Amino acid sequence: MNDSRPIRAKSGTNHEGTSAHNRRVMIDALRINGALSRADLARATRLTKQTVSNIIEELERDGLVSSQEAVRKGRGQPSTPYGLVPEGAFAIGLQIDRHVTRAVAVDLVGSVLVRDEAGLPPGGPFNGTKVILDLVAGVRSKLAGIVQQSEKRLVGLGAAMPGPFGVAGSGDDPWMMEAWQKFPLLETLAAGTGLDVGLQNDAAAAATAERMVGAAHGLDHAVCLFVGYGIGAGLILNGELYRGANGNAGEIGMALLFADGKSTPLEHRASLASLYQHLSIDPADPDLYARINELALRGDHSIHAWVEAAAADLRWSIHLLETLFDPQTVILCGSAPEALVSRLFAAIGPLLPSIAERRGRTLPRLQPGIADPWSVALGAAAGPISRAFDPRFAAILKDSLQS
Amino acid sequence: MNDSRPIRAKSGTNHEGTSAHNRRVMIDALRINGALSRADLARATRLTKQTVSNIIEELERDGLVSSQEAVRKGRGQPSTPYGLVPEGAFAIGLQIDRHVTRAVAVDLVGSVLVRDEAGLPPGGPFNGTKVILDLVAGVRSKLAGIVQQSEKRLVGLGAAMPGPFGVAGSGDDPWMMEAWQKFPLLETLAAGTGLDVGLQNDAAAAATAERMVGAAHGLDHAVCLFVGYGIGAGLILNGELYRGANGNAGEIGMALLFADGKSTPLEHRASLASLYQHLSIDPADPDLYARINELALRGDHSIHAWVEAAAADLRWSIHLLETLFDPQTVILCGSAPEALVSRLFAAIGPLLPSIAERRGRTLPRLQPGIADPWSVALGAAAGPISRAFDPRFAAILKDSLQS
DNA sequence: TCATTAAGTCAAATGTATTGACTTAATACT
DNA sequence: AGTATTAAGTCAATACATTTGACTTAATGA
Repeated sequence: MNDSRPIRAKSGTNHEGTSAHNRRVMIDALRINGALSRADLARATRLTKQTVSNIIEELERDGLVSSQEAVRKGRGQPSTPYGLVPEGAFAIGLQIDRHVTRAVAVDLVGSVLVRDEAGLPPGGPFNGTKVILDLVAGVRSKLAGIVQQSEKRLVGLGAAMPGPFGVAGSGDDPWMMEAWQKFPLLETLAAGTGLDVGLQNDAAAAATAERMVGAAHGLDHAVCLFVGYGIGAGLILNGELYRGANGNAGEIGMALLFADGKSTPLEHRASLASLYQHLSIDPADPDLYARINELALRGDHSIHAWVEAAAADLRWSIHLLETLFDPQTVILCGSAPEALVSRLFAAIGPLLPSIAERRGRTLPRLQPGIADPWSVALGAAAGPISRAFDPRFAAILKDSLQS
Repeated sequence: MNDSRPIRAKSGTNHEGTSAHNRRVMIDALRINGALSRADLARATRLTKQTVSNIIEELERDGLVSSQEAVRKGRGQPSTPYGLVPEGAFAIGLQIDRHVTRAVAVDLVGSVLVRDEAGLPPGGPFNGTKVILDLVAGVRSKLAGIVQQSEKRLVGLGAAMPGPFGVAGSGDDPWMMEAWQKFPLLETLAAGTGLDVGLQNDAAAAATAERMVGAAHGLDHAVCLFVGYGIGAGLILNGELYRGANGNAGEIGMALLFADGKSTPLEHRASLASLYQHLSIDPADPDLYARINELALRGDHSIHAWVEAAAADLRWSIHLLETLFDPQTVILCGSAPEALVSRLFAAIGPLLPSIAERRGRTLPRLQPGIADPWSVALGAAAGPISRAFDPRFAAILKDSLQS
């Protein structure tokens, strides 16, 4: 009798959705092209000059854009370019890794203003929570010391940690599974900071960073192959980060390779974890990166062998990502010793033939990305900035309008 | 001096974009849930009753929805459900395959009203164009004979053929590469029919069909693994078909498997092409499907061996798709003899452990999909319907508003 | 000097969605 | 049987963001 299965539907939109979208489109245009005049913006966005004027005026009042010196270019009234104001918004990014946690504060254009890190005690989230919250609080107060009004312009806290999330059993990496998975991280961080909190995996964070300030800047279709303790792919599809149904899209580390008659996850063959095992190094060693950097620079034989093997696997991975996602470009990024990443990059070429080889290509099939230890924290911070300011379908819908 | 690099920006939107989106949201809600009252629609879409009334009135005038008998359910005025009118819109779908071309006419809800096929002469598109245009014209006129005003309600022609598109060289399938790739198919079809024409690959078409009338109905994240002459994946991501930067996303047939010390494209191991080779059958045989169906039903040993081997490869493919796309479900569909597909489906289980194994799953990880020979043509027809009526980000933007 | 070109503003108009009061029509309670 | 309650749906006025077209401003070029 009770026929009350829930009705599923997408949300509608209204004037505010329109306006929110147009604001985001303006900000996006200024981010991609640099400063533009109202007339340029009107042409590029296909809105009228008047609409652009209204929105720019509003954005200027909000401190997100500011006018620059007028530019004379031929006949007609000189144009007044408007550019993004870096201090218009800030976000905190937080990387939670196995033995360490890092936090950064970035501004609207993705510049890192504050960075700090702390060791994480063993024993999982219950012991680590205080360290993390203290680290965030420290970065936040340092930011407040550098810029005025930073607290009012803080749009959120982005957290990044290795995925996958919410998967039943099967963890052969006990770190992730047992301790953190059941811990209400988002709630704890939200309660402890009072900020809007988002969570993504390392690779997604790296992709978010590449899109804001790296090789994927202004691209609508890019895949970031991220090499860290594990390996994953961050996906920019249709101009937005793609998360999948459960936030686990791109977990290429779990893809199975067949070799020597048995199947092995890519993660066991091409990741820092596999390198540590190959070299019999303790991953908790605090000088880890320095040691590996040195070995890589000096052309150590054992590292060389790993690099060659890993590069072959990455070559296959890149081919696979090109085949399945058809991106404009693939970006190799990571959180790993820099010399190691550049050796890997060099060892990968030439790429396997794929559908990415097409007439009229302009971008390289593979590009180097950000690969310093702070890239994940940066990407974590880029998350809230992107959610708040980038054009996205979801931002138009009534169920996501805040004011 | 001439600083005129083009300015890149996304398009803005306006009232008409808002309205277009809300119309689409209504239609989508009715498609997913069946007939709904204005009040139900208002709650589900978060629009006001008044707005819903206005839009429904307009949709009813346009012949896209119609009222049904009032329903008494407890206190209050009885509600009047509105449902989609199947005859509200039509589209023609066209499959272009190696030796055959098929066309169907479908209505707004995806029912096939007319179907017809024709053999394609060898020699590529120049010889085939007339056959194809005649086939489309025939289906179109049969449709006009069945329903009134069908021409006025025809939203477009969707074509589907094997991918990939626009790839340089490397064709080991000479059929696709040499003949069709350079032929201006879209322009020829548009000129020959006067309709809006779209093009997608077989797998994408299959996914579009599954979303409209199949196992992906109402899902926002689904992957259709399509087995035909080749093999591909059709991707429904965020509720829309994902095409990639060049329309080639999902070409999993080109993914490389390592076996016996060498790498082989999946397509060479798990596709009808590989079966034909395995059985030494001529793919041009007109009774092909019937013969294979018979062999499959009688449990032929040679087919059994192929099924087992292909199933293992599909098992790996499904694991890979789950890993990279994190969909709600994977659907096995195809354009292949039905008995073969069901044997394959049965032989695939049990699936490999993956991130898809999570607490609270409701949908099966793998579901059977549409696998009759008409599925690609159906999906091709579903393309224009979807483009015209489903909620999509692009539909909001000014640069896509027609009227 | 003056026509031309382009940026940007002003004020009124337009198009959708929203608001709040109202009507209609059923069930539930007394 | 009568009345209160609940929910669907309508009406008319309002609010909000974009659009339109005329106008102003400020430069170049002939």
